[in-house]
Amino acid sequence: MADVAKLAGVSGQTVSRVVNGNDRVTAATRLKVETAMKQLGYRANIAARALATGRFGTIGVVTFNLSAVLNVRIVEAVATGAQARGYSVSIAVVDAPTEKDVRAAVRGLTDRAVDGVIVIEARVLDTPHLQLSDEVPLVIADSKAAHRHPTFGMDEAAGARAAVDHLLELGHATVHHVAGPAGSNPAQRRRAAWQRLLKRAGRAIPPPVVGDWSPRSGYDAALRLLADDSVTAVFAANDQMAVGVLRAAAELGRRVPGDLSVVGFDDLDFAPFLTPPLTTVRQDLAAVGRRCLEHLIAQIETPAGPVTASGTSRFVRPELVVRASTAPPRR
Amino acid sequence: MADVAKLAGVSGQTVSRVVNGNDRVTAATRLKVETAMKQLGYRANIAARALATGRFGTIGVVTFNLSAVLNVRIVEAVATGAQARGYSVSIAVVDAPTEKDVRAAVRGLTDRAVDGVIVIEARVLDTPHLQLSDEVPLVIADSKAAHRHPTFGMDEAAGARAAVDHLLELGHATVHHVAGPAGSNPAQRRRAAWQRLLKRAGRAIPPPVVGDWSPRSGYDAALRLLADDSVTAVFAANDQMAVGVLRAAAELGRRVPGDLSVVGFDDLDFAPFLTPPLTTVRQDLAAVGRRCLEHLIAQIETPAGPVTASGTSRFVRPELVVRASTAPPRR
DNA sequence: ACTCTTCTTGTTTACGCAAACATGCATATC
DNA sequence: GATATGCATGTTTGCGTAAACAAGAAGAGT
Repeated sequence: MADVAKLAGVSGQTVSRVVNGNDRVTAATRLKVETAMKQLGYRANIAARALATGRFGTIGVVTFNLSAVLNVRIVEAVATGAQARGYSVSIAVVDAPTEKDVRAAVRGLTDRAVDGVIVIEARVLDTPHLQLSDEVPLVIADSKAAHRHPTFGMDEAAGARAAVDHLLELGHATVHHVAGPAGSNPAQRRRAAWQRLLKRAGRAIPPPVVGDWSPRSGYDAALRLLADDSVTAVFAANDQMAVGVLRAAAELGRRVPGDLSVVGFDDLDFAPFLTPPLTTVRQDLAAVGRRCLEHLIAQIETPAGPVTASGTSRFVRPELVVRASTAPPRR
Repeated sequence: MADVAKLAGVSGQTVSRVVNGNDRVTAATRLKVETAMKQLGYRANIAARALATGRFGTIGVVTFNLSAVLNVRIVEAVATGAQARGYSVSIAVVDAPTEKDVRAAVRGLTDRAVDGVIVIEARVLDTPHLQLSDEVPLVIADSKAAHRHPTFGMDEAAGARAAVDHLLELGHATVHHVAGPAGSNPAQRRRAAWQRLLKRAGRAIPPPVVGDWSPRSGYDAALRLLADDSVTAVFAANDQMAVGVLRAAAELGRRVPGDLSVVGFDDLDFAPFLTPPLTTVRQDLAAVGRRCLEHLIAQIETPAGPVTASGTSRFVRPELVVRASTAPPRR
């Protein structure tokens, strides 16, 4: 910076002003500085700036298990958006979804110099008003609203309702459920909504089978479920498990959708090309990511601005996509 | 830090020594300092440290399209490994796989304070010895070796060979190919290997159909391919497109594997649960990520150490997993 | 013509840490 | 017992930037 200042014949402070946008610099001096910068290939030192300002231009993202398609979509949306807003993104992958680990990850990130943190799916069910950071704004991407931090997510209940209603309207006596893992908020909420809807409709509530989101667990679950001949409709908590359900049905000689209707959740890109094409609930995770990011940046840039108590939480509505894996039950 | 020093009754420098591991500090003073740190909740300021040392403890990852499962696996391996080694990870998502954009992303990252960069799939085919950064070590995760930077990737040729050999050995007259997009190195190499193998075996080389990795493109490709009744074997460049191929076959009334054998590439977690379970080439992307990371960290920590010219490039061998989507052709 | 504003630019300083150098003390060596 | 050696600790300084304050110049108003 000193070199640039000397070459341009101005003070370092003026260079700083030019670099940081329009303080008040004459067009003439601005030009001088800019040409000097270009000539010297000047690039600001981020560490020095961070030291001087206390801001880092970085957003931290905490996530379990990046390989879950769901999470990746959010991360991608956050990364893209953050870049566009001039922030970089640091990611921390947490092994176990325990409060301790998440807290450690958040701490690692704040140690590490971030202006804000996004936690994808808190999963910590036992702490009603989890406070993960008090030094930096933090938002949570989750479908559970009861966090102390602002939360954005999917309206899982609406998604589950779309799926269950669809199956009931087709005439199925009841709907069986292959649930996601117990520790997951989305899984819990989908399951709870499914159960509530059946009860409200006065239908039998069969015990759900719990999987772990993987195709294999869906397959195993379906093998157990389909031992019962009366099962005509299955709502799987995600598309991956639905794939396993379809496979099990094929092996057991149950025609889909003739003998068995299957609904998934997510609308992954392969869903339309399964055999049969999968009826599923499409969720726009990128929208969730974008909302989290916007909110976080707002909090970062106007510290006292968005007075977001635990109330601020909005949920994106998913949408049922009907394909060929559902039909009225055989009589 | 000053507060800690005062409380512990030592100089700031001694605190610094304690923080940065074992310079030479008496156990007694170390203890004093540590208790003072704990008492005050001291946490080092990364920006200040970076300013003083010129090192950041951060690794940058440049990737196209995070939603490609392939890339995510590498990112995840890098993130996990980096965390374990005390580094944080910054990701930059690049829209278009052009040299300009990649260069900009790398620059953004180095501006941003990283000690090294990993670029996932360079894709820039027109520059034979692409030099992306001269200020910071950079390694590339790609299956093309001709980069100026150290490169780690999959042995695509071996994977393609396993697939094609398998189909030929089953007795198919030739193998059709649904290729990945032209700009992708893995796609190019799989395709080239496929072609080379057919030629070597003296078989007809049908024109490949090019997709974009998506299930839909695989579906479209297969519709075209299967218009020809004589097609008995298809090698799809990834599992997603293979899903589309399976779907098209089902719609056209071609039984798999009776009428048509299909091989994929990747072994995604749903592959065993497709109808029929997909024969595919399993690749261990996490291993690629780990190798990249190790090499990068070695370069960072011993600047003159690994004298990695363009020669250093190692490729992980993929492995054929035979399932139920392949069989000898009907006669 | 004079003061009062307003606007641009310069000067000083602090951000928090670690590198380099300096010091003092204890132990080893003859 | 005097000098040399090594080790633990302290002091000084600089990393590159922006904030806070200061100063000078130009224009507005009376």
